[in-house]
Amino acid sequence: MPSPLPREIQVTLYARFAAHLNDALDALEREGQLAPGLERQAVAVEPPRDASHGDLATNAAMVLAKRAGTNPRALAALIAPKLEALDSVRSVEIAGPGFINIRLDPSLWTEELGAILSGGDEYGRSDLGRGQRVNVEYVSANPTGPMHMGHCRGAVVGDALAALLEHAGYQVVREYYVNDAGGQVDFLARSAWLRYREALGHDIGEIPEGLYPGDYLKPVGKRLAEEFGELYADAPEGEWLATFRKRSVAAMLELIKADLALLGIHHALFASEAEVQASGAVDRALETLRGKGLIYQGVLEAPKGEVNEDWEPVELTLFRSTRFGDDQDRPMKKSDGSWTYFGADAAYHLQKAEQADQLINIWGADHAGTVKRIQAAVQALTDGRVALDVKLVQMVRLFRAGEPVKMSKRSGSFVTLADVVREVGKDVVRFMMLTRRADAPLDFDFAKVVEASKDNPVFYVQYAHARIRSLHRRAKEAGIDLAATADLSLLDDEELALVRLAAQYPRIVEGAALAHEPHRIAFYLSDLAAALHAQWNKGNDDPSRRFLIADNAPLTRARLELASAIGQIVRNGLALMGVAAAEEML
RNA sequence: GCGCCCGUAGCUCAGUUGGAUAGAGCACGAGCCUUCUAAGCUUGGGGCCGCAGGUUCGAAUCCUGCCGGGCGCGCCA
Repeated sequence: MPSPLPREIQVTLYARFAAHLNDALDALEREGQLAPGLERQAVAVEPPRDASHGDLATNAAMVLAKRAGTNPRALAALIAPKLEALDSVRSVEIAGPGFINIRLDPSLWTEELGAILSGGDEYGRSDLGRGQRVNVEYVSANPTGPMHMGHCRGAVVGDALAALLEHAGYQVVREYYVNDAGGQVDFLARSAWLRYREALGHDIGEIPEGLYPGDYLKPVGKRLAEEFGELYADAPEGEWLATFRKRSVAAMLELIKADLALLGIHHALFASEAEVQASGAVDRALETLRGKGLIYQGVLEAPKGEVNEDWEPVELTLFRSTRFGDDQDRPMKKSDGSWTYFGADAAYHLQKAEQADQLINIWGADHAGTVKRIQAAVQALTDGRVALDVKLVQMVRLFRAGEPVKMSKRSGSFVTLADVVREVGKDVVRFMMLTRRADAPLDFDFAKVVEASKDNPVFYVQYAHARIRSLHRRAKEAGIDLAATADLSLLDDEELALVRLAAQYPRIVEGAALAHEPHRIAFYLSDLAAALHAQWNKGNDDPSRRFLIADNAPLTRARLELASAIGQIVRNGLALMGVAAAEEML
């Protein structure tokens, strides 16, 4: 995927006022009213939580007062007049412990409405990341079968996060780590070998315990039969294992890529664990660590808690991860001299870190225990230059009309991702996966997610967009000329409150990108949809408040511009989530 | 035993990285359809933000210690 071209970034209203505030503080410094050089890092210009407090609020006086040697309200009294002098400011008041509340001229909000419309799909884009390179590694399911629902959430969270970061001005690489070096791949190869014999007409009986019984290996066996004929049908394992591993992993990756495509997910890079090992990268990582005095031969203590009869003290090649906050040093090499998973993973992360300023991994919550060691390795290998954030994604609990869906791994009867996408659609799956914080468990009920009601956030947001679209269709039918310039000054305070909410979108995107929390977009869109529905319903009680007033074209034009802007934000937010906006509800 | 995550309304969860009187949906009570799709909206009750300390102008948010739940815990992946 080509890196995004540099674009014109719109300066948000909040950023403009942050700049005004800075000017005001500079002026106070020049006038000798404020000690120069005070740290302004924590100064913020934000929308106040309570709309009755005004359009904007700043905590500047409270943050700076102490070090300025004064009290917050006194400092606020110095700052306020400077802000009040601005043309676009209608009034300024000092409130509570020292908040400075700013009321803006309504024209600023109508201008912002215009900015949303002219910004279009680009509204909300920022240069927060300043082109920093971020590697997002997600999915990385073992290549031993098709994707099931256990993989789904991390896939969507990772993909949405990648999109979010791109939108916030980062250069993003979407990467998949293929665990093709471990023992599970041998089991895959043996399973494929049986299917190969089956395809040749041999009787294979039941698939033995421990191998992969799924039907998805039958086509793989067939292809192997076509390629090799009887060549390996009765050959010892040593002759075919390596070849069959390669062939079957490749086939499984094709399956997985097809599943991911159903969700609209396309990784730019597929890194192979086997290749990492074969390339000598693990040796290099080990030597780098050794050079830093972080490698030694040693014996680990027996694990506490559950007693393991088989435990014997063994000397291993260990990495001093305890230096970086881990609770135990971790083996890079097994006692037989081969690499541990961790050893290869450390090298793999070094490889990623050489191409990035920041690493993000999306992992299942069951891997929580391994986060510290890999962060320790990244820190040690990059001398702290590259940060690694590991987002842990909790389970999805599947329900069908309130009843838990049972899954049995042994019989291979797991719920596949493809089945779910086929049943409820890509957009529903993607949206639902982002309706919780990643580290909180998520319930997914097949009945609820397609329900047409406000309990269902997907529907609720889509319905708001569909209503907006229907307005434009209706207006055309009513013969209202929407091409004419709208006079936005016709919008009243309640309508501008909608703009105010919409104008927060860029801040939401930046906040979500910084926190690596794509679910914030989903919650924001629900709020925005609620505001739209509420405004819409005012027209039920009072027809003069409807968006569409057949005999008042100028007012209708203004209100439809407003609706368009809300629709634009909904579309932009949904796009970040990888969800298409509905034109109408069917 | 140790580590990580979590604890907010009866239930399911948000909470803008430390801000003002803690929010939403469900459920419960009371209302709004000859409609711009009521597939929606308005309104009421409901809170020791697990407990106890600490940090400061200010804590659901940060720190410490408890209590409770989940996940994990030598060479597996």
